[in-house]
Amino acid sequence: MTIKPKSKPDFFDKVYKVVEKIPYGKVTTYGAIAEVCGIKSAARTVGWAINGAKESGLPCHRVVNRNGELTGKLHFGDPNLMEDLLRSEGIEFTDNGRVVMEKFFWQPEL
DNA sequence: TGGATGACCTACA
DNA sequence: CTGTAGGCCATCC
Repeated sequence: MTIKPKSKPDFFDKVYKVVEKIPYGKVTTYGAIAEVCGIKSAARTVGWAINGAKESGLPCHRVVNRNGELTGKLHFGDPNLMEDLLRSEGIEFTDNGRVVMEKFFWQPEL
């Protein structure tokens, strides 16, 4: 554990809540989460927060980057897990290996 | 207080 | 498409 979000889960708390609200078969982006949290430019910090969220049992596999790419797939332990989970939820991928944001993008809200 | 890290974003060549 | 560069923010030491 290189992180201990136990002292001030200030920012984390919001991220956890948003990620937890992601509906089945939908995906959101780091920037969108950061934006809802009130800090649109803290997309990086969101990813960092989710880094700890993955061990919290959150559907972090529904979080992708602005391009719809599964940037954090490598952090799931298995690179195929993330894509597999999304496909299992009915999410489609393009030839570029990206999620079809146009249809599966979900706008997070508190 | 400041440097280092991080699953990002945007812009440009 | 790839690489480089800057920025933006939270947390840790």
